[in-house]
Order: sequence, then C-alpha cells, then structure tokens
Amino acid sequence: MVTLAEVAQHAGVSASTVSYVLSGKRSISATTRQRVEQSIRELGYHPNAGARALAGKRSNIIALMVPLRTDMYVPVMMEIAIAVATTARAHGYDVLLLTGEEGPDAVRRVTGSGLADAMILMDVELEDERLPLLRGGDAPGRATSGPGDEQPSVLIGLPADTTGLTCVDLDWSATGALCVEHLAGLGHRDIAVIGEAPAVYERHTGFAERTLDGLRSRARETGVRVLHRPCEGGYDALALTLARIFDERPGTTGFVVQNESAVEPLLALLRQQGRAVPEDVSVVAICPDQVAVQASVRLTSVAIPAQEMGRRAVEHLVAKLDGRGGDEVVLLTPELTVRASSGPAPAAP
Amino acid sequence: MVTLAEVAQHAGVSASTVSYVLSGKRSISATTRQRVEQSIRELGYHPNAGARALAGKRSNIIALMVPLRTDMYVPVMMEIAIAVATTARAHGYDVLLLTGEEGPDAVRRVTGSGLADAMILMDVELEDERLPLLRGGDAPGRATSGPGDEQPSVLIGLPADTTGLTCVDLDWSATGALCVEHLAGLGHRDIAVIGEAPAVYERHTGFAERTLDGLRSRARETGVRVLHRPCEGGYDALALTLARIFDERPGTTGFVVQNESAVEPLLALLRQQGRAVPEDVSVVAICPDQVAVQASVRLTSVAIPAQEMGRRAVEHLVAKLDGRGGDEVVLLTPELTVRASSGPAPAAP
DNA sequence: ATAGGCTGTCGAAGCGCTTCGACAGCATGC
DNA sequence: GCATGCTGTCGAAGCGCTTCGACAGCCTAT
Repeated sequence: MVTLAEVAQHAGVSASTVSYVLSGKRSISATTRQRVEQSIRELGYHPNAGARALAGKRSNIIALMVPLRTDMYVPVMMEIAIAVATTARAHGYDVLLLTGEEGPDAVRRVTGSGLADAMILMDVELEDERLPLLRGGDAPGRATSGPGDEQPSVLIGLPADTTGLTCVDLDWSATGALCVEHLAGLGHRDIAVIGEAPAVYERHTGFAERTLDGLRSRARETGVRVLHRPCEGGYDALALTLARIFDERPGTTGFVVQNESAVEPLLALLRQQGRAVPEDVSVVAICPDQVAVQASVRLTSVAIPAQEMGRRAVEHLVAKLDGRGGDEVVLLTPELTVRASSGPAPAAP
Repeated sequence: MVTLAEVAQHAGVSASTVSYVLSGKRSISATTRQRVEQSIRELGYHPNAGARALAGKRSNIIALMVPLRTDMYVPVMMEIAIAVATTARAHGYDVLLLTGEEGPDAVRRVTGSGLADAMILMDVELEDERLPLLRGGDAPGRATSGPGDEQPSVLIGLPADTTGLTCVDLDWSATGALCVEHLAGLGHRDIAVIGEAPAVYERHTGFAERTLDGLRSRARETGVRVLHRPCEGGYDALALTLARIFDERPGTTGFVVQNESAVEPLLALLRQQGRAVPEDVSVVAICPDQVAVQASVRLTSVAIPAQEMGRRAVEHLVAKLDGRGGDEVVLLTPELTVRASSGPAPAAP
C-alpha cells in the first residue's frame, strides 16, 4: 500500500505539498506539481479513503437507499440506481447501497458514523418514517438537535409534506392528466385505469395516488368517466379485473395502465375477446419507453424518466454539499408519445 | 458528532476500554461493560467509519460491481444486488455500488484506496480484463506484486480460467442439459433454442455459451436435434426468428427460451399461428420463477436462483475475509419445475 | 534601500479509532 | 509468605491524511 509520505519522499517534497497538489487548495509551482504527479503515477498511489474521511471530514460517498421489496418497477429502480452511480462517479463520489430493510436506523447509522456525506432515498412513502431525520430548515418537529447537522438528502418520490426537503420526481399528477387528455381528445368517454397492486396503494406510495388524482381531476374537467381498479400483475389477476371492468362499464373504450406486469396480459386478453387495439379500445401505458416499444402492440405511453431522475437527484445533492442551492421540489414534466395503441373512439353503437 | 472519547468520559473509563467493549477483543467486567453500553445508548454513539477504517485496516465495506448495460436480466441483477446488500449487512458489512463503467480502473481504485475490503463482480466475461487484478494463489501471470496482497473477491459468473478465483454461478451447462432432457423425455426430437441477443454471445458472456454447450451435448446423447438462434427481445425480432426456425425445421415441437423478453412474444406468436401449447409445441424457459408463473401460460422452467447466488457470494467473501476457506468454484444445481407449457410430443403426422 | 506583499513550501497538530505493552489487584499454589 | 498467573483497565503510539500557521525567497512600491 503506497502512502502519501512515500510519494512525498519519492518526489523530494513534503507530505503537505503532495496533499496540496492533490486538492489544489494552495498554489503549487508547475515544476513541483509535475514532479509530484509523476511520482504518483510511478508508484500507483491512491489516497487512503479512511484517512481522507477522517482528516477531511467528508467521505465522498453518497448513500442510496433502495426499497427491499421488488414488487414493482424493478427495471426502473435499477436504471435509477445505475444513473445515480454513474453520475455520482462523475462528480467524484462513490455510492453506498442500502436497502430499506433497516429503515430509519440505517439513516441514523450512516449519519452517525460519517460513512456517507449524503443520502438519496427511493420509494418514499407519503408519511415516511425516515423523513423526520432528514428534514432541514426550520421545519417544526424535526428530530435533529440544531440547524445544519442533518444529513443532506434528496428524495426520489414525493412525500405528503415536503417542508425542508429536496425531492425529485416525475410529475405524476400531470402524468395522469396527460393520459386522460389524450384519450378524451380522441373522443373516449369511458376510461378504465388499471393500477398497481393493491399493496402499493395501501402503503401510500405517493406516485400511485398522485397519478390517480391527476387522472380524476382532468377527467372531471373534460367530462370523462374514470373507473380505477388496482391489479396484481399476471394473466389471472388481470382477467378477473378486466371482466369486472366491462361488467360495470360495458362502454369502456380507453385504458390507462400503470403496472408493467399488466401491460402484456391486457393486450392479450383484449385480443382474445375480439376487441381490436386501437380500433375498438385505446390503451395508454405509463411505463419506461423500452416496455412500450417491445410490447405486442407499440404502446402510446408516458415515459418514466428513470435516468433523468437519478441524475438530477445526484446533481442536487452535490450542489447541496458544495453549499450551493437549498431545498427544492423538482417535478419532471411528463411526455406522452403517441404510438400504435391509441386512436379515435369508435362511433357509439 | 459523538466520539469514543466522549463515551469514555461519560462512562468514567478510558477510551481503550470502550473500544474493547465494542470489539470484544479483550475481556471486560460485566459491570464496566454495562456502564459503557448504557453510555453508548444514551449518547447515541456510532463509531466513525473513517477512523475505524484507518486504525483497523478494514473498512467493513464490500464493493459490488454491476454491469452498466441493462440489456438483459435486469430483475435478476437487481435481486442479486439486493441479496448481496442484505446478506452483507447481516455480516456487518456495507455495500459499495460500482458500475462496470470504470472497468479495471475501478478495481485498482478500490483496492488502492482501501475503500472496500473485498469485491463481488457480476456479469463476468470469459476473458475479463479485471481478472488479472483479482487472481490469487500461485496463478502465473498475475499482476499483483506478492502473495496475499490482492483484493479478496468473488465472481458471480464463470470466466474461462478460474485458477486462483472464487466463483459462484448457476450450473448453466447442467441447466441446458436439463432442458433437453425434459423435452427428450417427452418424446420431442426437434428442439429450437431461442437465446439471448447476439450481442450477449459476441461479448462472450459465459453463461450463454455454457448453456448452449450443455444443451448440445445432451442433445447428442439423446439423439435430439437442436437449432440455436440468438434473438433480440420484442415481437418483431421474435416473429422473424420464429419464421426462420419453422422454415428450416418444420418439425420443431420443443422450444427452450433463454431470454426474458422473448417469452411472451413467443407464446403469443405460437397462439396466433394456431399452435397450441403444450399440445402441439412444448416450451421450457430459463428464467426467474416469477416470470414463469406470470406468463400467459404457466411455464415449465429452470429457475435462476438470484437470491441464492447473491447470498452465497457474500458468504464466501466473508469466509475469505475471516481467513476461512479459499478459492473455490461453486456451481448451483439447476432445478426444473414442470408447469403447463410442456407435454408429450405430438404423434408424428 | 527598505518595508510590504506574494508565492511556494514545510512542519506539526490533530481527526477518532485500534492495539500493544504495562501494570494494579487479586486469587492460587506450594 | 512469596513467587506466579490471571483479569481488567489504562496510557500512548500510530494509522494516512488535511490544514493551519510559519517562513524563506523574491518582486514590487515607495
């Protein structure tokens, strides 16, 4: 293991000079700098992370807390995680992977031990237990003992109360509205929404409820009827759900699907029932583009910008760590891409 | 930030005593221990990770290198990653998430900086550039400068040469054999294999080639004909592939699918062509159980034991770090579950 | 010519922890 | 009664780095 002292000796300078070459915090003459850099290369020196964290009071590590459960949107999570890791590296940070398993204790542990300088939380619930530990600013009821001692953090997802928090998320409400708007514009009057598994709503994951809100309020404005049904993935569950929907609203001609594992079953079942897409029924999905393109019918969809969410989260966090920028809620504007699964509503019989 | 010294003062003992209470490396009287533990709880003390790493020469961090690309098996990777994180925590380790992006440099950086004590590599290629840096033992041509200074590591996946390496993987060759065996036992004589995207074979990812080897050699033994076709996911690509297969081998009655995103398209296209599953053609998939169960036909499949792979990888690594156990290749035995997609071959026309 | 200001470098302190050797106190063996 | 061996605790050194203050050397302004 090569140390700074060895580099210093090799280059014929003092340890502090090497340190300043590395950090650039004091000016160093060009010749000395080059000599030191040469030694670093020759010896294959890498600064010791522990020593650096101890002396410098920052670890250059960002903690990323991913949900333990994998009941939804796994590829989206993975994409976010990878975008976080990549962007973090680009800013000189490494990423520590935490699972939701430990809950708030993980936050305390990481904060207390100085393991990470900051945190990114995914899959935030509306009333998340971890939030009191992260809330900054002058929020009442915060659990920290003084201003400025809380862990800088960014949430991917939106809790009920965002006071003193920085959040990045897709604007789910606008997403819902956009779907309804598209279908309403095509003349559809009865729309069914096939949602996530009931468990997702029960644990009050914000995005599902917000989407629904957007969906419903735009439906009200455009005079469209909306029927929402949560649904487990898979064929059997969807067959049941679909039967109930047509039972209750036989005139349904538009579908909004927010559940990756219901997309293909829906298309298959509709086909099987002799309902043509998009001639008889239109389908709009809320899913990553890749899913929309690979489906048996190229789906009109609102994309989930996973990469962008990961990237933005890191960039905000880095800004905070650099003392730039404060708390803020960033909502990404949804974009709807028209593909082959949506068209004009059929003439009423 | 609470320090060890503050805990010591609060408990009325010396710093070293607190340290020994924490580590258990020397005997401490019950009363002193309790007093110290009480202080730790009252003050909410967490040992500083950097200081610990510096003084103790280990960071209690395991690096996990995941592939950057997400062109295959994303849920499997995620499941492995989560299993790694969970198991690692159970052994007192945290997990650092690295992407393949930096390649061998990441290995050097992590090794050199003492950021992590050990590494787990996923998605290992047959001739992986990172391997020379990790090979231990007396392997010739290793790049380390002396025995014992290489990073302990475990690979998930099997490279061409495993000398001096520890690997955990599903026995893909046995997996291929198992699929053929099952179909041959049902009387199928012409089997088509729908594989991963061509790119996966081109980059010599071991599992794909090994599966094929197992498939072919068992086919030879059982007198079955095998036609292998790589395939991008999605409907269009699969439609083309399928047409070619039936063109070349009209008597094909058995399919082995090793490509998650080809499963559903295959079932849909077969249905569309009037070929009933399993009456006319049988399908065996190599995929996570969840996919097999959620498909439109419950699929006979060989499961990919993602959790187990992650868990075993960590356990081996921890054993190595504790000085127990050495290099070893662990191949998990595949298990085939018969579901509704496979049955006796139809009588020859 | 001299005071003052820069620049570039160095030495030393200290970050919070682990660990080694020392040693006090006590029980044991003869 | 004294050497012996434990047990439990302490002090101090040191891990590799950052950073502060000091200061030598030189340039500019008066």
